[in-house]
Amino acid sequence: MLTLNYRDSRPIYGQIKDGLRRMIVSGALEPGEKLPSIRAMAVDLAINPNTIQRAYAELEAEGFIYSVPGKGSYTAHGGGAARRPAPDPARERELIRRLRDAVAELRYLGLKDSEIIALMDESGVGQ
Amino acid sequence: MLTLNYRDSRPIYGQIKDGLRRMIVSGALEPGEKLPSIRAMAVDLAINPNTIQRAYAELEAEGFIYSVPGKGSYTAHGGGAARRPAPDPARERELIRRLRDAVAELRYLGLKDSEIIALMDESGVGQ
DNA sequence: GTAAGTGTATTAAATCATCTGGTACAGTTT
DNA sequence: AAACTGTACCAGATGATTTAATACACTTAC
Repeated sequence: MLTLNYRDSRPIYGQIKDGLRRMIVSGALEPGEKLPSIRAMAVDLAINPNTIQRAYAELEAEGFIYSVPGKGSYTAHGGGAARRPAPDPARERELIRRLRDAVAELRYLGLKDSEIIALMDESGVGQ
Repeated sequence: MLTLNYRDSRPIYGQIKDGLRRMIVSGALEPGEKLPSIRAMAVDLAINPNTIQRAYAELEAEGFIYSVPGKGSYTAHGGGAARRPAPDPARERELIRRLRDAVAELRYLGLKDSEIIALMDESGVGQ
């Protein structure tokens, strides 16, 4: 499900958070889908369960997943079709900042706006 | 010139790197412009000069600035008008990954592609 | 030439985030 | 009852980060 990169300077729990979040927002994981249990993923990744627990806890605090004691953890229902106010306005601002930072540096490398827009996904966007 | 956020979990030298890189790629600092000396910026930010030195050294290794012993540090000449091969292909791949991650999560929040494109800078892009 | 300022390098110590290991409790499922 | 689940806590080890204190060679200004 996920792979860890120990050369990466980012903490393990951060890599897990980013990996799961990407699968959730990209649709690779459907809303309400059951996630591997904390202990199961810990065995799968060969790391301590506490590290998975931290990743899950923060993802839940950020609204991407929810957990039911005794049952398991699941991807959140929400986001997708209709425009709705972001659960966390600070998160949306952060995303816009990252978007603009990436665009600015790609421009610095000489890419034209049309090329950047074409990079937004594999198939092209706004068409 | 820069401000530090001690609540931020990111290391100080990373905040300095990101801040300077943003000013360089956005054009806030012109190519060849002189940067504050390591010691001067250390005094300005009230931190140890070694921390500034680390940020400058890594920015130089990544091609955003260059330093002349005895003289000072300057923003690099390069990037801008013409399309050219990225000095670091891995860096360009990383930027594309960040762009797509931000776009995917903004879509998850319900933003339409046209809205995302309009967010790419303050005035709108591709028009 | 002297002084001040510059980048660069090195070493030691302190601090903090991160990760691990172990244990425990209450809930759910079979 | 047994196995699984999320949750919580604590102690210890490890590594990145930051500070502190020097030192050297070079450039610029006086």
